[in-house]
Amino acid sequence: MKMSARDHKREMSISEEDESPLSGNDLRRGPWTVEEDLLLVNYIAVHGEGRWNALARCAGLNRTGKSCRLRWLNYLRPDLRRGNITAQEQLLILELHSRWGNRWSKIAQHLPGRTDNEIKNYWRTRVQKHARQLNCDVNSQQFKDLMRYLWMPRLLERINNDNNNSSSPPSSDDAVITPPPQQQQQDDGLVVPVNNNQVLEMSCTTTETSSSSSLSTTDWMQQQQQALIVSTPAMVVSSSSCSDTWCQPPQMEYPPAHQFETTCWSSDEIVAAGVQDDMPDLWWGADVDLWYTQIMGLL
DNA sequence: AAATAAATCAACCGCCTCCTT
DNA sequence: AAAGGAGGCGGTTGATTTATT
Repeated sequence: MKMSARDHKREMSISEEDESPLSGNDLRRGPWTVEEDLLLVNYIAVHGEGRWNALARCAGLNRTGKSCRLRWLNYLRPDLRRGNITAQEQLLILELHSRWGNRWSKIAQHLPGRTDNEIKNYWRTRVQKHARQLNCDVNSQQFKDLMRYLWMPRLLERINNDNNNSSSPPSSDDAVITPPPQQQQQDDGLVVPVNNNQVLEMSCTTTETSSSSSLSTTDWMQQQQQALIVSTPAMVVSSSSCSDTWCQPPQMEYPPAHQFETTCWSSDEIVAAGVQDDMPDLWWGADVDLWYTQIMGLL
C-alpha cells in the first residue's frame, strides 16, 4: 500500500506514542497506522464487511466498530475515487444539493467512488467559502440563483467544450475506477450505480441492467449529466442520445430567477457586457473571484 | 527562511433509526 | 411492547499541509 509523506509522518508519530500506549482496555483513537489498515483490509478480504464491533474484535483491532467502519468506507475500500473533484462531479454535487440539501450520503450515492465525508468537506471548504466571500448566506436565494443560473450553466458549457475538444482518453484527473457494473433506476429519476456487494443485497429490486456494463465512471458521469441538465436554462443539450432504458431525465423545475433579468448568460452575452469570458480552470480557484465578482457586478 | 494564515481532510461525536431479542 | 445494540448520518474538530507575507 502506497504511503504518502503525510501518512509516513503520522505513522512515525504514532509509533512514538506507542511507547506510552493507552492503558488497559482503552480503545485506540486518532490516526490509523499502516498495521491497523492491513489488519482491517485483510480481515474484510476474507470475511467481508459488516458487524463492525465484532469485526474489530476478531480482526485484532483495538478500535471501535464505528472507527473501523469509517476507516474502511472513507479510506480503504478499493473502489474509492481519488483526486480532485472533477467538473462533472461539481455539477452533480451542486444539482443534487439543491434538491436534497445536506443529505451527503444520498448525494454520494450518485458519485461513484466518492464518500459522503469527501463531498461534505468539499461543500464546506469550497462552496461555503465562496458564499462567505460574496457576503451572502449559502442558503440564500441569491446564492442559489448564482449557482443555478451562472455557475452551473458555465460549468456545463465547459464540460461540453472539453468533451468536444478531446476525443482522447481520460486524463489522470479523470481516472477510471472500477466501473459500476449495474445501474438502478430510482424513484427520483436518477440512476444509481450498484457495486458488487449491493448487487447481492439488492438484486431483488434491480429492475434494469444496462448494456453498458463496462461503463467507465467518466461515461457514467456524462450520461448522468445529460439526465440532469436537459432543462438547464440556455443550455442546448439534447437527451435524445440517451438510452431510454436508464437515462430518463427528471422533470426539474428551475425556480424563476427573481433577481436576474435573464436566466442565464451565454458566453457572447458575457463578452458583450465587457466581462472577460475566461472562466478559470479550477472554477473554485482563487482567480475565479475576479471572474464572478465581475459577473455579480452585472446583476 | 521564518512566521503566520488559510485550506484541507481524516476522524470523532452525538443523535437517530432500525433491527434483534 | 420495550430495551439494547449496531449501524448510519450530519456536524464538528484538530492535525497537517499549503499558501502568503
